Amino acid sequence: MKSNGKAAANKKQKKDALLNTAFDLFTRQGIHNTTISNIAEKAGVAKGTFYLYFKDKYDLRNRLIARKASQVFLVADRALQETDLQTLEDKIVFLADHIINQFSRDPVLLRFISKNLSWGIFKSQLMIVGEEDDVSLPSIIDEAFRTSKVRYKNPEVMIFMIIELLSSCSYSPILYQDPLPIEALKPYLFESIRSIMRQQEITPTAE
Amino acid sequence: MKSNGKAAANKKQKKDALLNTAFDLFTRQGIHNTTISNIAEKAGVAKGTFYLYFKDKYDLRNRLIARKASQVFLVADRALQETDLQTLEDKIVFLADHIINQFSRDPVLLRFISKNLSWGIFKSQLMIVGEEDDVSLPSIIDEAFRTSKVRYKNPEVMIFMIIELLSSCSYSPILYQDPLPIEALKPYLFESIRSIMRQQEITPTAE
Amino acid sequence: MKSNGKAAANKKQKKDALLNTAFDLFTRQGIHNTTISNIAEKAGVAKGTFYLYFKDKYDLRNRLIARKASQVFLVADRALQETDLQTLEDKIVFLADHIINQFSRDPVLLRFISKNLSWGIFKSQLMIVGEEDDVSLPSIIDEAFRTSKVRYKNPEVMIFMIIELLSSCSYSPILYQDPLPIEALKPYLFESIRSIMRQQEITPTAE
Amino acid sequence: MKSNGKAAANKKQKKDALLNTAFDLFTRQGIHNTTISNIAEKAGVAKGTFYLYFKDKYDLRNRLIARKASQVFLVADRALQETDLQTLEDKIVFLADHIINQFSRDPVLLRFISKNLSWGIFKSQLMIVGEEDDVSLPSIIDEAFRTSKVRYKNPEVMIFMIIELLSSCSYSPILYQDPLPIEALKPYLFESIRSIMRQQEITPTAE
DNA sequence: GATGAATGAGCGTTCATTCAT
DNA sequence: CATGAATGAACGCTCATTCAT
Repeated sequence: MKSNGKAAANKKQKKDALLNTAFDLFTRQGIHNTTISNIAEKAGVAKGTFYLYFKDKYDLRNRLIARKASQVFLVADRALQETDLQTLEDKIVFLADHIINQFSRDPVLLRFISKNLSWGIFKSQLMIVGEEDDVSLPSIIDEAFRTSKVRYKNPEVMIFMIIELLSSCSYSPILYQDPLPIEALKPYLFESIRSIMRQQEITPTAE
Repeated sequence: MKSNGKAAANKKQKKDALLNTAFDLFTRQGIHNTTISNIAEKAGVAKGTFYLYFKDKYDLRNRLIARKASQVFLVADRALQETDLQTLEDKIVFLADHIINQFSRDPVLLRFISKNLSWGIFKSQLMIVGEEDDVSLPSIIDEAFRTSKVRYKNPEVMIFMIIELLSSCSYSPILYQDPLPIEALKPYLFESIRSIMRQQEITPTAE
Repeated sequence: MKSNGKAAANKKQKKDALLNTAFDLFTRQGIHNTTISNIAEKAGVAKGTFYLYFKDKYDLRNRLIARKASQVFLVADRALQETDLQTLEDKIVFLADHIINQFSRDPVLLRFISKNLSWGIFKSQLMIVGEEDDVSLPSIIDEAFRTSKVRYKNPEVMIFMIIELLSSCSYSPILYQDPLPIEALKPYLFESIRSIMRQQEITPTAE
Repeated sequence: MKSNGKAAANKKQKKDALLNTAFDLFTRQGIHNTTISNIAEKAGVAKGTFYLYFKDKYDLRNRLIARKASQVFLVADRALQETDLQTLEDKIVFLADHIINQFSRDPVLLRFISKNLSWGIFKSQLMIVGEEDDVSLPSIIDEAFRTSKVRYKNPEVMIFMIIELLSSCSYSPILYQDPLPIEALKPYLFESIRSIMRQQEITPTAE
């Protein structure tokens, strides 16, 4: 019943080819202008093969969003591990900066994620543990809050606001330098993030 | 070149019927599941007639976004005129609150505008003067900044950040009460808006 | 709102072209081997036009069965009017003979109707009054029983049995002369029909 | 050339699984809505395995019809052996009754056989000797006519007419009780069968 | 201006069949 | 013998767009 290694590797390869090709086409010409024929043809497989791996175009898109979004966070977190930042505020600003930089270098990725990543998808993504990744988003975030000296009233709301601010304010500055280039916006953005976090601090009662 | 009043009124009526019907269908079943036939039929005109007023479905959509978005701002501004708030900070928070309330009462409108209104469309919307409205968005905003005692470094950036924060943080709380209901989020949101504004204040140099 | 005569005639013509072409293809290569493309192409209209007149292939087929089956009965009845047969038994045998002869001359029609006409369809066909025909099946049958001197216990059951016997016993003899040619079968068949009718006679009680 | 018993049993088992599963699916969802994948999957074999046993879906169907139809006759005949009916007329009415009862208890079987069994298939079925059955249809029929005291003009035509009458008149009454329930139809049906037989009797010339 | 019948390219999807393993 | 991943031709159907009326 167990397929041999060769066949399994072949399958994974085909699936990856479809995912990568689809990402390329989705970002270059939009999801609605991309047909399954396009994807299959460019991926070098038959149209029918597409349906062996995905239910339809939107099934593929959802898997793509989850995969790409989690990669961005994991890369930023890996960089964070190399630093010796202490406070959660500094850590989060570092992550924000790193993510913005990733998007600046890869505007296509920004466009794809911004258009598709909603808080709903983000939350469901937070919950699942990646198929083969050793480190998962939930564990990263848990760890960060657990080791923080400062406590926060409502961590989830805090993260929600920061993510929304970050993603909505990055889009136009990175892609169009409008109303100003992202580098010029960063100081304001980071200051706003810090301000959001301070609102949520629990001031320890003096004894 | 000017048609007589009766014919012109007839035309306007047909166009409005198409716009209203399209909004209804777009919000109820999505743009991609709405066909031009659907719109024309429900609007009570022939399919060919659609093309006398709009280039295609997306032309219609863009006009709809502009119309709906500007209405929301104008309604909020009209309410603002009834108050005697003094500072720009208070005025903007009032507008934000009013707009959120409009969206809370009309989630369908929120859904439509959020999914479609980008900073790019907003700016091009800011520029044009409404077809028949006496008061336009640009004049409202100009007026507000002119009468403010406090000066701001970069008003456009400030507005950009506020609008992005507002629209991105309203969506999920209003529609899904997630991660918390909009009323519970409001204090944090308004505080963040004020914080963004204070960042941008130009402190007058003492002489 | 009312279309002019020319356009209406044009529509009827298109619909008829589709029906005739479909009958031709259905009988020559089977329904399941006939595609909508085939029909449209051979009828000289675009594929999309098909869907202006029929929901799908089976919608067309059902209309075709009703039309063809009722034509066979009406033709036979018209011939019956030319005779001066008196008893219902003689009339029904005459109709059976005439219908068999029609099928003998047009085996393709036999094949189509036999494969598709069920008692259910026959009954629903009996009920409806033809779109433009002055004489309808129900009225023919009603008339025949009303003018009969002999009464029958259950006319519907009688007709059911006769129709089933007739259609099932004609098929193979007409198409394949198997187990014997239809002409050789006729005596037995007609005798069986008469026998079925006599079973159902209501013997008037002697006074 | 003969494979060993174990392997042969295994093969037979797979083939039977395919036949049984196909019958189930054909009758439940129609032949045209049943795919080879469906059959193979539900039978617990791989898709490719199907082609080791059958040419295609229609090959399988034909074998199924023959198998099912002959079973019905053989079961009825076995019951007949338990009786001591003397005349062929009584015997044939008994068989007809028994077959109707089988169909009444298993309408799914009726539906399958009625839709698919033609005189052509019946005759070719009559000819072949069942793969493993000791008693075959031809021998049963031969035996019945040989032991009959009454002679018939054309036994094949007689059987043809009886079978056609029986199968065409059973369908709707059993499945839909329309135009009347099968039990109510039986007297008329059996009387018609007897009438058909009497037509065909060869009256011995008195000497 | 207004109509709506006609178009036909193009879509997503299915599935019988093959063949390397 | 048995498998099941891969194929790709072929299907039904949609719908934006045109244009004769």
